[in-house]
Amino acid sequence: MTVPPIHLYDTRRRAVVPFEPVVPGKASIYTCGPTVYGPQHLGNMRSQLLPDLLRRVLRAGGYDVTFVTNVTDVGHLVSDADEGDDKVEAAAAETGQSVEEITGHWTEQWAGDRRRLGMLEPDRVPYASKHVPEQIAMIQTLEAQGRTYVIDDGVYFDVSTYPEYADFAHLNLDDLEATGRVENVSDKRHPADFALWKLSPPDSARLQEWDSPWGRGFPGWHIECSAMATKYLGRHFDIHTGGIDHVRVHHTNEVAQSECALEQHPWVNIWMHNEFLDVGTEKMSKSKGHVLTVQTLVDEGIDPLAFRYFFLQAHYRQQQNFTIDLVRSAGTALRRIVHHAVAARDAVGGDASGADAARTEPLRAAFWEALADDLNGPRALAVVASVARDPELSDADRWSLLADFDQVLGFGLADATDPEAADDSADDPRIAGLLADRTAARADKDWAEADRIRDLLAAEGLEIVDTPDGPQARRR
RNA sequence: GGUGGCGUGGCCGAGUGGCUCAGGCAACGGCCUGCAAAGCCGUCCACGCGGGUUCGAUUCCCGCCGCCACCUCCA
Repeated sequence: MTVPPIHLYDTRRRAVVPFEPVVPGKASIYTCGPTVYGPQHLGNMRSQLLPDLLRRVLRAGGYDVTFVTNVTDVGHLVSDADEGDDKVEAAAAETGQSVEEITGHWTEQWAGDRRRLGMLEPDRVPYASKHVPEQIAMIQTLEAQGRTYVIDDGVYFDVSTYPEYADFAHLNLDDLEATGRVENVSDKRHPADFALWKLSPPDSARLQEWDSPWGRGFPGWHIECSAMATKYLGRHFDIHTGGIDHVRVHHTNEVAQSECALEQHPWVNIWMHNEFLDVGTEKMSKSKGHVLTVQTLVDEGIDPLAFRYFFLQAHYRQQQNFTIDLVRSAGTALRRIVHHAVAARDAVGGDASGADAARTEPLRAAFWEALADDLNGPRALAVVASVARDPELSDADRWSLLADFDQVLGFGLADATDPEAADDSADDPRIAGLLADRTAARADKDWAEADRIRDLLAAEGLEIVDTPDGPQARRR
């Protein structure tokens, strides 16, 4: 096995720890998925790229990986102060569409963008709205344990029944109370108490609501992840990931309710959180209006995989500066790597058996060591860059390494076409004619005419590359 | 107010108590070219400020300055 023992940073322990699977040979991962009331932006996608990278590294390391990520299509309130509208319902009211139209549309946007970024399909994508009974069952367990109380607007988890509540995120509950920044809008006993089940207002029906032992209503936001993760990954699983913003509230609450209901500690062995993308002075988030999506990149003429490369250029636990130009730079780097990879691949007909282990193995080791060390993408990419053009390597060496690395890079190198090669532009008779005219002009040393034709095509966005076999054209 | 983090060459961004101290993008020079473009080769060698520890600190400690995030729906 070329992948050394994998070490990952665990938010709970605040340390890089060895990955030790609950079940030998297997790895289970849960990631908080999208709330489908609006577009998933590039910041959201960073939170999806982390588990994609993680599962690829674990898989390369020989683990049988199960990856589950949910779709939140109900119950995510606008405010955690337990007031305000459900986000999905608010979107439905605003657009006049049905709940199904809203959630279906944005779920598809999310899934499509995942694919465009070269991510592997999840093994399971459970929907919150389809798991209400499981959520109710978990709440009932907590109720039987005496950890809940009911007030006018819902069923709440009483954090005082779980002394370890503050440990996960290293919170200071007294301080939380003292600052008064958590509004006490309801009759909650403690500001940190959170809703498990929300009761529908007596006088107004919701678009999505269910009967429950406590009355008609809908599940609180946090309980869904606990219920679905447990259902599909078991009462004790390996890794839970999400954006760093979830540490304080969402994941703290997930841990509290899960460890209590399941009587299992730890419920999850390793918690991994990606830092945010930094878009100028404000982070990118739906509520701030910076909605940059994969489609934004495509509209800019950028290959979505450039964003994948961009993601790997910074460590996931580091805030990453984001600008379109930086992604474009990443795209340039990616294009050069693909160019070399394809050249090597085609030179050996995809057969890397002629590789010289003495040359390749140190590089292979460097690549996998970087990733096994808490998914150090930048270091891995440095190896990729040198492999791509190291003149000491044969084509077989190069392809042997890059084909191997692509398990994690996900650039599709096995099927990629050379980005520097001609495209089908010259199939157009007019363009083919112009190229022929230019070749003739050059033969006559009529440089003015040759350049005129080149400028003409350039104005149409076509780039001419002169090769020993004649001119080639491609769109820029 | 509380908590966590960051400040590295034009831009991004790894990393390390000393060893030619990543990598990418850009720029510049060269090769190639009629000139270009694309590609290749090369150059560019930095660690916010002030103290301290040390034979030696960008890397450890203290202080300061600046920036960001979370604590509220947020990836």
